[in-house]
Amino acid sequence: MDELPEGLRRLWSPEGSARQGQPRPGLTLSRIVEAAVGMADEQGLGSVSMSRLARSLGYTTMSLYRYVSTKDELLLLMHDSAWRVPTVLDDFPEQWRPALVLWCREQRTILHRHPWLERIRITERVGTPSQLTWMDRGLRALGGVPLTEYEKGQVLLLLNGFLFWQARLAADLQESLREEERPPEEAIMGVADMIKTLVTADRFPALLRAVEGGLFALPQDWQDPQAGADADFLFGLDRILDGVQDLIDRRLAPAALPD
Amino acid sequence: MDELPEGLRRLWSPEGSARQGQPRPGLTLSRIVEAAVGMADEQGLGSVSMSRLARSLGYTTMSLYRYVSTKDELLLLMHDSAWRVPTVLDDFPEQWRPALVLWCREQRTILHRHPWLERIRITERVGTPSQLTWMDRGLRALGGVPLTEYEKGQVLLLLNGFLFWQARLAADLQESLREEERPPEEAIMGVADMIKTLVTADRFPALLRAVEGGLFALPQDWQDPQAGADADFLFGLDRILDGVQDLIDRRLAPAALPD
DNA sequence: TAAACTATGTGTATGCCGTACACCTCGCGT
DNA sequence: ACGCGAGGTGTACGGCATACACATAGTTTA
Repeated sequence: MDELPEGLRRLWSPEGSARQGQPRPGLTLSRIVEAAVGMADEQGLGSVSMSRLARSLGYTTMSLYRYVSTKDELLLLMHDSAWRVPTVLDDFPEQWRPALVLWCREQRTILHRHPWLERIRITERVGTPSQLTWMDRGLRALGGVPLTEYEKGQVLLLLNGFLFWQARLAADLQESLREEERPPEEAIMGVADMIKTLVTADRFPALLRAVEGGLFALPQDWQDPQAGADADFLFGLDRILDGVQDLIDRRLAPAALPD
Repeated sequence: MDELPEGLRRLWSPEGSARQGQPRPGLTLSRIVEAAVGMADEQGLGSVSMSRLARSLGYTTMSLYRYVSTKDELLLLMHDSAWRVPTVLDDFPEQWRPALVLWCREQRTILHRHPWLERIRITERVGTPSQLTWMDRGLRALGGVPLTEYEKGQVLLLLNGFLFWQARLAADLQESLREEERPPEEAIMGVADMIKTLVTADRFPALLRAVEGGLFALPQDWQDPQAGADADFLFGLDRILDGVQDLIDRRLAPAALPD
C-alpha cells in the first residue's frame, strides 16, 4: 500500500481525515475535482487547463498545486470519480447475457455523460478502485459460464473495447461540431455531400454501390438521432454477444467437430 | 472539389505539379511528412512538434509553414500517408470471412507500424482518399453477403472499432513504458504485484477468484509476447466474426423462430 | 499574551508549444 | 538590369504546466 504510485495512494486511502485540527478549507480536493469534471463535461477535456480551472473556482493557478501534485494526478482523480460504479450492479441478473448487457449499459451511460473519459490513457486506470470494481462485477456476470478465467477476461476486454469505440465516435463527433462554425445539421449535410462528390465508380465501385444502396439512408423509422445511436449500439453489442454465445455453446458440446 | 476543406484539397489534387519552373526545392512537402511520420513512429506523436520536426530536417520552425498551413493539416497528411492501402487488397478471397480477416490483418499491420494513427480524430479522416479506399475494399469483401448496405457498414465499423481498440492498448502500453524509468519487465511485474495486493476477498470476490484461477497466467505455451498479442487479436476477431456469421445464417433461414 | 509554526494561497519566472507577421535573399522571367 | 515572388528566417505573442520563493493567517505552544 505504501509503494503505490503517488496518485493511486490518495485513491486508496480512507479520505484525508484532517491531520490535526486545521480548519479553513476554502479550496478542497473534491471541489476541485468536481469542478474539473463539470468543465470537461461541458466544454471538453481540452479546455480544462490548470489556470482556467483555478479561475473558475475563484483562485489562482498555483493554488491547485496545494491539492494535486501534477495535472496527471488531477486527471486520475477525475477519472476515478466519474467511473464510480453504480449500486445497480450490486444485484445482478442470473443469466450471463442480460447481466453483461446491464454491465455494458451502465458503462455506456457513464461514458455518455463524460465523453472525455475515453481519452484517458488505459494504463493509467489499471490500479484504480473503480476499475477493479468494474472488473469484479463483469467477472461476476460471467460467473457460471464454462470459460477459463483468462477467456472471461478477454471477453470483458472485448466488450470494453466496443464501449470505448462507441464513446470515441461520439466524442470525436461532438468535438468536431464544437469547432465548426456551421450549425450541426448543415455540417453533417456538407460532409455527406462531399462524400457523394468524391465517391466515383472508377475508384470506389463497391462504395458507390453501397451509397446508392442506402449506406447513408438510415434504417427503419428513425428520426430521433438518439434512437439511431441506440440501434447502432445494440447492433454491435448483439454481434459480439452472439459470438460469445457461440464459444460457450462449443464448450458445452465439444463433440461435434467440423466434418 | 473546390469547396473541400483546406487540408483535404491537397490530398485530392493530382500532386503539386510545380507551378511554373521553380527549382530549388530544398524542403519538400513529402520530405516533411515523411520525417514527421518517422519521428512519430520512433518517439511517439507527442514528441512531434513543429520546432523539433524542423530542427531534425535542418531548418527553422517557421519554414514548415511554407508547406503546411497548420499543424492539423500536417497531421492529416501524415495520416493519409500512413494509411495508404496496400495492393494486396486489389485481389481478394472470394469468401467473405477470409476476405474480412485479410482486411483486418492489413489494417492491423499498419496500426502496428504507426501506433499514433489511433490518436487522430476519426471525423478528421472522413473524406480522405485512403479512408474511402479502405471502406470500398471492406464493402467489396462483403459483396455477396445477404445484409443490407447499412448493416455492412455497421459490420465494418464494428471491426474498425476492434482494430482501433487493439491499437490503443498497444499504444498506451508503449507510451507508459516510455515514461517509466524501470525496465519494461520490471514495471509490468510491479503492476501485477500491485494488483495482487489490492485485490482482496471482501471487496472483489469475483476478481480474486479469477486472479487465482489464472486471469494473469497466460494461456497455452506462450513465451513470445508477440504470440500472445496475436492470440488475443484472433480471439476477439473470431468472436466478432462468429457473431456476424450468426446474423448471416439467420438471414438465410428466417423461418426458424425461437420456440 | 507573545512567539513560533504551518497549512494555504499568491506572484514571478522558465521553457515548451503553435503560429502571426515582417523581413531578407536569392534566381528567374522580363 | 530589374523587379517579382518563392522559400527561408527571426522575433514576438499568448497559452500551457509547473518550480520556487514569498505572504498570510490561524492554531499551538511558551
